[in-house]
Amino acid sequence: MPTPDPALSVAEAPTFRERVVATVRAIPPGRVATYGQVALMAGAPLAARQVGGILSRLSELEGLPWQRVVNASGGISTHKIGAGQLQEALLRAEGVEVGPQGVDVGRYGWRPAADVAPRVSGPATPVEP
DNA sequence: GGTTTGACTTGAA
DNA sequence: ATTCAAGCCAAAC
Repeated sequence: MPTPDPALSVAEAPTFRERVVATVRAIPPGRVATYGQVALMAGAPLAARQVGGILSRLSELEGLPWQRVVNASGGISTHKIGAGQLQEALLRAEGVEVGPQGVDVGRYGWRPAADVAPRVSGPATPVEP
């Protein structure tokens, strides 16, 4: 079966760490996911912390859209380690508005289901300004 | 091996 | 609204 992504798929990844990476890679540009959401998709619903821990130590962040991961409130958790400015810049470069409180999760939050099966009637993903 | 840690989350004071 | 505490889980020491 066709694996659209060149990278390892979430299901294929044997370790939690790799599943996290695969999940983050699956976040579409211009959208953000929370640590808890990533943890859930990676198979460990309550390991939100570990997600951040893993990303912080990954050296191969190049090519990984780690910037699309924010905390449950939409805040930029990387300010804690000094990468906040960088993350905000990267997000803005994708068209995500970053305010003083972070990003609007309701607006930019990733909805995997919406990507796969957009509803027939009703507003499409209101991501554009 | 066990212990410590953390880019979190949630609920209560 | 803001601050405090406890819980949780995989990786690093």
